[in-house]
Amino acid sequence: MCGRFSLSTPVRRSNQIQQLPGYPALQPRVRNWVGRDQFVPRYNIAPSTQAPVLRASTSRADAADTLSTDAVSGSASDLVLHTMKWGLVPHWSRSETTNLSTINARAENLVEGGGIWGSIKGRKRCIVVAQGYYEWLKKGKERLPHFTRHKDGKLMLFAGLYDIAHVEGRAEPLWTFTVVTTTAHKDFAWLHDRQPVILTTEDAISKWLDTSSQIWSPELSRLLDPYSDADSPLECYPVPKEVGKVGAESPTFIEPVSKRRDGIEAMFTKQAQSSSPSKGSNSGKRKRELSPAPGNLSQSGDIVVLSSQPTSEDSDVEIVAGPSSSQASQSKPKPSNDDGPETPASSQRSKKLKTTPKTPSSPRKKAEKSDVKPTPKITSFFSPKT
DNA sequence: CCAGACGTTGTT
DNA sequence: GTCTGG
DNA sequence: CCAGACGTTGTT
DNA sequence: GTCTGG
Repeated sequence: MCGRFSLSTPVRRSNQIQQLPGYPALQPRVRNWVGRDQFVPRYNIAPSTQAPVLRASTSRADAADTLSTDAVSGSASDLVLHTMKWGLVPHWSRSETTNLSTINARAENLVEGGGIWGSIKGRKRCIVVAQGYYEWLKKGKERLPHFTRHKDGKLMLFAGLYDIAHVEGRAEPLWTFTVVTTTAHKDFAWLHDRQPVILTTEDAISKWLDTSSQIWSPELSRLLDPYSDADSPLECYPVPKEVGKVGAESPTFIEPVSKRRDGIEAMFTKQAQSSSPSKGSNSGKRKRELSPAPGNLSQSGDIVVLSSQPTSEDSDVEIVAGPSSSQASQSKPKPSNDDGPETPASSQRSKKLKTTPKTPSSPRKKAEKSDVKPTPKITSFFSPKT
């Protein structure tokens, strides 16, 4: 994941986070918003800036909205929505500026063990709340920003780690976080070889946030496989280049860029009739030619959807041309989620990964029989902004 | 034992 | 904090 | 349409 | 001059 994501929906105590339709178990637990500066929509969240993070509540201090106490033992009973700085500074560091690049943490290195993550991964896990994330498609010398989000518009939840450091020159403890990345799903490899770890099920979220054991487990490793949730497809489309400018802000950053031709026309229109109130075709859905191959998907205007069903051997990519098709596809019957898709992860893992004998991707379906009901997908959780 | 590393992406 | 290299 | 680029190397 | 990006 490139270091950029968006949170265009203000997250507030009285808003989405605390009201989790479809996720009743979590709802009463989110009780605090620590920090006050995140109530403004931000479409261009860059490293070193503050961002919203969900973590397990760990101490009495949380109840007092104070940041002064170390989180020591997480219990899964309470969650806190927190503001932290993007770019993890380990608790044993005394300098806020490290040489290390810690905006991301590779899943492979978490699983492997040691290193900088070793002292953190068992104790300080969190979830980063976003509308979606940006990735720059390399096309020759160019870099075209693309935005990836849940197709249904719900907020996206990244697996993350955080830590609290007492650094020089700062009276208050420094809270920072990182976003875990993993191998990109096959259908998104045309864009980039990595993707953030995206959590969608109640089960995954609870497990990831539960740091009560203070210990890493193979179960956690399994949460880090490339994203593939039949019930929460992703979509991806080009967005304006201006998002690449740190500090720039515009709602258009998360909106698809039209085909160049259209964009130019719109520009002409704008130039020619700058005084005219006629607005460009914001909602006007135009037909466009469908790009046949993923190689062409980067063409402006195309929207790629990560579809669910890895049914057959070849393509499980669903290419959607434009919003109208996209909606058509949305209404198609949902596939059953019972068949756990093979995780393509195992073979794609980095060579460094000296995996412990891996369970051959046991389907999750019956993994937790003790659960009363099948793990609900929290698809309605975080509805799109209205 | 102790000093030193520990990380990721390739984005303005 | 925890592991590695010397 | 029009403003702006128009190039290569990069590895102690 | 001519191509590219917006």
